[in-house]
Amino acid sequence: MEGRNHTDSKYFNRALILRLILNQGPVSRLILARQTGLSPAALTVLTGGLLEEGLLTEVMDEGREFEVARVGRRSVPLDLNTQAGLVLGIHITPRIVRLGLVNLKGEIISQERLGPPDQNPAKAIEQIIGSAQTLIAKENRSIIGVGVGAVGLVEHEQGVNLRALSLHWQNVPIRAELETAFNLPVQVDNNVRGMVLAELLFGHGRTHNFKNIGMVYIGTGVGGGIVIDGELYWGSGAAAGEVGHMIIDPNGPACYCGAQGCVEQFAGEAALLKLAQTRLPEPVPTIESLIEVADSGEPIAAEIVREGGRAIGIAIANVLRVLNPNTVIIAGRMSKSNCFMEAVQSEARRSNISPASDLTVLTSSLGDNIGLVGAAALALRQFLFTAKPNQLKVSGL
Amino acid sequence: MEGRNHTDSKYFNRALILRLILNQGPVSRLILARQTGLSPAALTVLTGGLLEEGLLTEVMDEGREFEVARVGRRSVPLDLNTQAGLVLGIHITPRIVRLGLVNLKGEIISQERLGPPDQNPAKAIEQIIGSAQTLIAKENRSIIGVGVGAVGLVEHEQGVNLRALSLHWQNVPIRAELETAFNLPVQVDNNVRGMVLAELLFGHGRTHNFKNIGMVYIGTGVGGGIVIDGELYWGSGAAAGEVGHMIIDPNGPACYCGAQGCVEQFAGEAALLKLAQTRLPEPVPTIESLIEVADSGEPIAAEIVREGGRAIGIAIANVLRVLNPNTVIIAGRMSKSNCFMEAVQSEARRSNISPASDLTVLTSSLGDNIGLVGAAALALRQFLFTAKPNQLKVSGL
DNA sequence: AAGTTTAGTTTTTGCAAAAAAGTATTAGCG
DNA sequence: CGCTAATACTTTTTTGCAAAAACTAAACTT
Repeated sequence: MEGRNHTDSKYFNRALILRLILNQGPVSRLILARQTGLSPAALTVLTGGLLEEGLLTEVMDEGREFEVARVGRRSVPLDLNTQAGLVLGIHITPRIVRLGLVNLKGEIISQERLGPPDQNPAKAIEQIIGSAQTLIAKENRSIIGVGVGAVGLVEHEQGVNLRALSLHWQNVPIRAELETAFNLPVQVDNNVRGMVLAELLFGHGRTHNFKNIGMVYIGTGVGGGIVIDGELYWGSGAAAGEVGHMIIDPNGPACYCGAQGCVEQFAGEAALLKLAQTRLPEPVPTIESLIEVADSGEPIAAEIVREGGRAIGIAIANVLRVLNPNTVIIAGRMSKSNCFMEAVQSEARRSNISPASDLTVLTSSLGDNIGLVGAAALALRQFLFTAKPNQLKVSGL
Repeated sequence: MEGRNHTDSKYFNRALILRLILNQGPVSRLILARQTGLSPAALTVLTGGLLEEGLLTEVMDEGREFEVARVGRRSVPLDLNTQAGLVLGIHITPRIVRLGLVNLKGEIISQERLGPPDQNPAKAIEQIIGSAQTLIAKENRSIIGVGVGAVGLVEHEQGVNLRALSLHWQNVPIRAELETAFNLPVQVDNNVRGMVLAELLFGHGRTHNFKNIGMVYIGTGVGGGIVIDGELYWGSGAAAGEVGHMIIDPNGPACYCGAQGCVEQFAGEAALLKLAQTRLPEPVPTIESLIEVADSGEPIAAEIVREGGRAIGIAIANVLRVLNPNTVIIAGRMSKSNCFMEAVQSEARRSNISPASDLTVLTSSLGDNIGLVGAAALALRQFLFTAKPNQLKVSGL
């Protein structure tokens, strides 16, 4: 069942237009027509539908600095309608759960933090649902969907967290439970996959129009996510993008995944803190303090951080060999360390197998919010780019 | 310029039908309609066009064993028309150049072997063109396109061999030269990319309907190619799939690419022969003899081959982490060694990051012909799956 | 005020797939 | 032997969407 017909084209063009509007802020129909190669008439029809659905608004700005044309009828810039409805984003990590309401442009409207999730998954989800409901009630706006980014191995089609060792979770049907609770469409995926989607739609991908992005997130462990040709990549299983378990030294330390010498064993926060405990005379209690000491020039701490950076650099070099993205984005607290990022950069560029100039290594543009915006992005993607028209009128609660 | 219209849908459906027919041998219109989700009427129209173009034939077989229905009007199975025209495939490696004429089903009709290509690229290409013209003249059939698979870094859109260290070539505009010589559409790409395409269309991909395939070719060096979602993957540069330069040991031997510990330094034929020379009491002159000695149980040779296999296994494990294909295919002479393949398999499956059952490691189904069929496949892909209708009537020479 | 430029809409046309209705060919059955 | 049912198409009509062309709207120029 994969033949294409008119309707498929229409949905495709609809998604294309929404994405162009998202990327470029307010744009006129004629500009969109030129960019898509569609006729102006087609744009009248397509944007007409989107306006009726409530996804777009006509911006009648008085300033109009963005306009180029100096004569002729004034263009009517179109923009995503931030009044349209909000998405609930839920980011689940071992240390914190964050909930937030996010608009169509990926802007956080309100948010809430919870402590570590309960080891009993049913209980944890119940607590999350409770907090989400108060958050929604407080804001009192229409909610159109829910996105969840969770650590661990997540099967995104069913929305099941197959295994999250750090949470002691296994086969948790997150999507099913939340769909029952909220009666809204729910998207569940790995948290880093959400993050790379957020960077694609609302971060570096938006500002630089990157289409192939690799993402590495350094938390307690190391996770990854991949965007190929402007779309999330899942591969054949749930493990695509698991950069943290790339083997970079066959004689390295054993990893809980069964292999030896995984990146995570060299560059995860847990590994770095352990090194700091054994090598430094005065122990540093947190990652933030390790970074501070290292970046201030203390040689032993700096070397620890650099070792981690080099491990990530090798992982990136290997991703380059396989996928050849033009952009790699690093997120997590380690990405704030100059020392670390310099080591990443220089190691990633050591080989000339492809010109080093082809690679851009960046830190996340969304900062601490990337997990939350990423979770929301999973839902927004469904809405803006794959859903059939007219689903927006569904209202939550 | 990326909006879609009717014509795009039509071309897409056309390519889809061709691919289904290629995969399943003779098939009736109704079966195709069910598989694509298109209406029977649409299939009458689309296959009508393909019949008129000469790409398909109606098979009126008397045997008809394949038929399921027992009553009703008999189906009219459609198949690719092997009489339609041939493609010229050219496989260029440091040791040998192979030319062949290949039909729409990927079957070699006639072929020719040449010695190592001249180090002067212009001269080498001139010789290749000469041999090709005699081959074509001998067969005396219509030629519809040319496909070239060449070692090294190849930019496929322009058809330029950017760098082939083993040939001492740099920036060789293969496509331009051949298009002038033959006045036919020419496709040029890395040879291993051609191979994985051949496996997709005519090998394991065809028989098992695999859509995500990683390929590793072990020659003097180690090359790779990737198919994602039923299509070749190129990434942002020309280096996607360069598994041979994946770093698996940061303290390993230096590689000419600038990095240390590349797979190629552990598993390429050159590396293995060098090891054999230093470690074995009696030197083995060729890879074939090394394999024979190793597989016959000689412990030192077996360990050498196994070390190479483990390096490839780690590379595959790392590709699994990044791309999660369900299939990895190994080609080249080393793939004939049990010893080697066992080491590959066990090393690739050591981690439980994704279930080992999800991974299939196979040896190439096209054997020694994979390079030649791969080169031809590059041209056939263009013809069958991306070209606009009616180009087939172009006739060569 | 007339002309020009740019933006967007309306109307008509063209194209491709879906739907519906019809034709062709076969087996089974009385 | 003719009837019915089943299967595999083909033909005709309808529907849906984008392209083309013609038109309206709103600005500036002279």
